[in-house]
Amino acid sequence: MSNRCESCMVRDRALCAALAPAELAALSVMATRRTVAAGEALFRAGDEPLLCATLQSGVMKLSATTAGGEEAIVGLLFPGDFIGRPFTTGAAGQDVVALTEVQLCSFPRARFEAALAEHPRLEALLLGRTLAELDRTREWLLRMGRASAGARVAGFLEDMVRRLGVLGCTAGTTVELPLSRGEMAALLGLTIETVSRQMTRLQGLGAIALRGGRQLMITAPALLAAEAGR
Amino acid sequence: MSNRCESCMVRDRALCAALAPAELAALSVMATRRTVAAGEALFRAGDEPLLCATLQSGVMKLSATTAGGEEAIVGLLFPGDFIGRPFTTGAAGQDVVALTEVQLCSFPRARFEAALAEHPRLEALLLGRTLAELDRTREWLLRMGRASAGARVAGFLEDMVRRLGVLGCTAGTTVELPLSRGEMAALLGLTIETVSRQMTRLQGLGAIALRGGRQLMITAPALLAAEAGR
DNA sequence: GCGGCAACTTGACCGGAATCAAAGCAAGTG
DNA sequence: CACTTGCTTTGATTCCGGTCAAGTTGCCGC
Repeated sequence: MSNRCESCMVRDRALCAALAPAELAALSVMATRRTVAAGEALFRAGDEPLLCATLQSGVMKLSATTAGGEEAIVGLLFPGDFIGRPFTTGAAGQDVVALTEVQLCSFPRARFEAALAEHPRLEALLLGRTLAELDRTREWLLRMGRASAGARVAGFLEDMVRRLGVLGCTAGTTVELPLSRGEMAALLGLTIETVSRQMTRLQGLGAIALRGGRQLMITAPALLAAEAGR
Repeated sequence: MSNRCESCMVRDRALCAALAPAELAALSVMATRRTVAAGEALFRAGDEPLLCATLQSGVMKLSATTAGGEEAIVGLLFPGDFIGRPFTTGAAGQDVVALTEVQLCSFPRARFEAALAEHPRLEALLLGRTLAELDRTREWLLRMGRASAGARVAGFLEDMVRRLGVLGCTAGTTVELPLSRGEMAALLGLTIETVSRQMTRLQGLGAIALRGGRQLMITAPALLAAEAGR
């Protein structure tokens, strides 16, 4: 079992990264690998999420439905991120949906909670991670509150490249966007049309190059950063 | 020491609410009561916060400074809320500032971390609380992304009355707003002028009554809820 | 190759919130 | 009391992004 973890592709980034071999073994025995196809939901808002997981590959979205009925995306999950709400009962507030095909390393919630109780170090790590996520969400809140449409889109693209690209946001980096224009709009609090216009504007400025809607290349990182307002 | 906790005004709401007497005693010995005057900061962005605390009375804000130089408020803290970032080193991203005079029950961070390690139950409670806070922040993100100025202001007033008023948001409830118009604007991602206009509009509709800028009375909760878009 | 459908792009127009500018108003000071 | 100071309200104007309405592109099965 343990060697399964050692070959894990998010071995260095995930919650389990800092665990001692013994702790890793304890987790490993209750882990199940699982694949979710693009577009499929892992949880739905209103369900009680009965498992916890680490995202191993792919990208997921956290999406809620507004009073008006449109989708709003309140967060994205990348490889290494933790999914689930230990010690929290009741219905989830958002859907957790795969944007690409994803692979998960999942644990029954009750057993994961028991493991947390038994390994305070694991719990401390998860707490630290959750606090970091809270900070990131608040930073996002900052951007959503005040930034212009152009800054939102540019900032989103920067984030995306930083998290998906191997080298970070440098000239020449190319990534495949895991979100449609509609999903970008739902994430950024804009309309599809505005997102599209801003993308073509950034392309016109020479900051990015697009091929076929989802293939994105960064041509001028500094320009993109300036557009993002930083 | 223990009896000091038992007379605590947030005994039923704070993190320590669910602790056993022994655990409570362990925390109690390292606790310091502290008062912060309105307008004073507990932490500043860039400092490393070296203490953890429970807010006992008053209201605080979490505020960051945008690239443009204006203040942006990313969260509010009410009695019973936890302050601090155990297991997270490095500079804080936001200022933590008292809006009213506040009373805190504070712990040196290192000792609080030790207590968490020793009492997994306490740690589990804090984790649950942090996850809940994350959910609340995401909900706020939802509102900030899409809602109109009127809906933001109405929703804010509802939240405020619900958390400050004794009975929740019912007709006749009166509260003193702990934020200036400028702070409301910084929280809601609007300008002072727009906040002011929306307040007078809500008053014109008969949803609220204002006296002297900060005294707020709810006259029609249902109308206010409708304006908030829910 | 060709249709057909969904996603994306582009354009014209409109409305809500920002911006700019001036008053009100309350509290403190000499 | 006159005067300052800071906060709030109100008004006039501007502009960004939403809305409505066509196109255009790309991709699938056939």
